[in-house]
Amino acid sequence: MVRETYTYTTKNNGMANLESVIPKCASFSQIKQLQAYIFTTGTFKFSRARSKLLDLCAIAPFGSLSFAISVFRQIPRPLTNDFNAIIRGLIQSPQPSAAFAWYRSMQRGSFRMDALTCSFTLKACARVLAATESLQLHANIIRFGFMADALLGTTLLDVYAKVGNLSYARLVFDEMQLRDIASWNSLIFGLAQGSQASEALDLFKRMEVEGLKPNEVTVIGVLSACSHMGDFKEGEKIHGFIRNQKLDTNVQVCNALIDMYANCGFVDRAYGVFDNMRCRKCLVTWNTMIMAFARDGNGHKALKLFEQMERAGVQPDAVTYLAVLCACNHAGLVEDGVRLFNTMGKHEVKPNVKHYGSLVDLLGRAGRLKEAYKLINSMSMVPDVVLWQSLLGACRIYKDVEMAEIASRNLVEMGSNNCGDFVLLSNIYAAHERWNDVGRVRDAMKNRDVKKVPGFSYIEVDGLWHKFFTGDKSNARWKEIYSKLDEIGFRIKELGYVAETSFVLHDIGEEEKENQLCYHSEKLAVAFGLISTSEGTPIHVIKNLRICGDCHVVIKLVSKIYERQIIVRDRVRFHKFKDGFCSCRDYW
DNA sequence: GTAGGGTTAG
Repeated sequence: MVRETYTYTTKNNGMANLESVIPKCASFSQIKQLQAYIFTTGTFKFSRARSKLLDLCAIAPFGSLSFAISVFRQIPRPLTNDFNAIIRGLIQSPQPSAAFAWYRSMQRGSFRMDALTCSFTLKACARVLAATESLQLHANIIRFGFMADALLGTTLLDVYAKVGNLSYARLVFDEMQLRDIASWNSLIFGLAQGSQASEALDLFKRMEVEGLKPNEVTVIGVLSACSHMGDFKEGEKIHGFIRNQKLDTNVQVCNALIDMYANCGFVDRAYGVFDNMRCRKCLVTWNTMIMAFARDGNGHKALKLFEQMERAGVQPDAVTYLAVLCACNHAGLVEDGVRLFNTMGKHEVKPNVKHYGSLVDLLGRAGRLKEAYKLINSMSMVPDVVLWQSLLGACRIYKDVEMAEIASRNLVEMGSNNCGDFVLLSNIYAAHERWNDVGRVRDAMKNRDVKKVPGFSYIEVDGLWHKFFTGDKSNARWKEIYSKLDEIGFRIKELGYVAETSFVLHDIGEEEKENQLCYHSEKLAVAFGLISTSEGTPIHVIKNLRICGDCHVVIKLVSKIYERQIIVRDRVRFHKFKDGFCSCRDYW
């Protein structure tokens, strides 16, 4: 065993030497040796060396927060920096909210707080999404007179955005006396991640007006906004800007570009970026591209890329495996999925609940329900809601009442109040004509006040975004849209279409159910696309939930009758409709 | 009590 020791000089420049040696500590044992030295020589009372060592001790890579805290306890009169070191350490710890107690104890003991104290405590708020605490800190920061600090202001607005308080993030941004590029970037990211993607783009445009030069962080943020919105036109413009500014030598920028093109439904363009990168690909690059193929339903390309990645010597991680399992799911590659799942251990990747969920889904869809159930029981962690929902969905396809009841019981026990779960179970009973049970489920739905996330779809035409809810009449051309839908209904019935009313979730009559189906948001968006874009051009629609089964059938027929390619991005994947077929081959 | 702290892809 190698003993790591330092020799310390105790001449008159001993303090300076001590401080220069602190950052060179390369292990916990060296930290401890220094700590012992500081204690025994009485240097402990010199706060600077002490708090530097505390700093080092409280954070990764080889620190020990508990040791740092025990050292802190021995300081007779700790100073601001000693507290700061501990609070900073707590941010990365498994218990970031403990930072609040430390902060309060500083307040109670009338210790002086500085901007760093606030900055670190704010970071802890972001980690645990503490909305109330961030408001309290904001008030303190104003009281202390720290608002002029641009760095602290950026931290504050960033934390507000991360805890979901976008209006306050904006407020802080607007009131900052000094904003620099990081402040703008922070708000752009906040808006992009917080479902205000178009506001993020507006902010980006305002930056140009105000003569600020966006950097690589900025473009990553706006690309992420385009990706969320599926805004291909803006995304392409930003790509042009990136090329002009030569920002495409940054790997993260390239990754964001790949993600943007893929999320807008242009997987070939995504691959174009991937293939022509002038910088070194990293793990995220591979993962993003594999996921892009997976969501596009191109399982074989995804798996080929995975092999290529291994040959390139890049070690897969948990996300890589999620992407390849997802690829197997969307392409129905059951055996490949099982095989890949079993090789995870070889690469030292521990399967998490999402990997199990993916495999359960894969087995379930293939009708291997018993295996799927066995897999769930073999898990060392607690199965999540998604997992049981996958199993329930598979039970619906294979009309397995017994298994469906098991899955539903687990969902109820987990407190799931999802409308779709109840409907699935009721569908399975209905398929077996067990009408009493159907009624029982319906009553349970009424009693439990089940939640339903409203579905919406949107589409861009001539630079304007149009959003549709079910039965929406807010669009200026709603009358034309509805008459187009009538026409569609008439023409598809000629082709033998019959409405699949089991997709309707409400307890209403058959005819009314059919009407509700007719006006699902994705159908409204497609009809609007048909009447407002020129013949033969593709129609891109984005939906917040999974596409409904009836809409899937109808859009297939529409693609044939109207000779249009229709691309629908739903929550899970892309559906590319052409000539009456969908790229998912009805397996999704 | 030199400073340290803010924005970044899947």
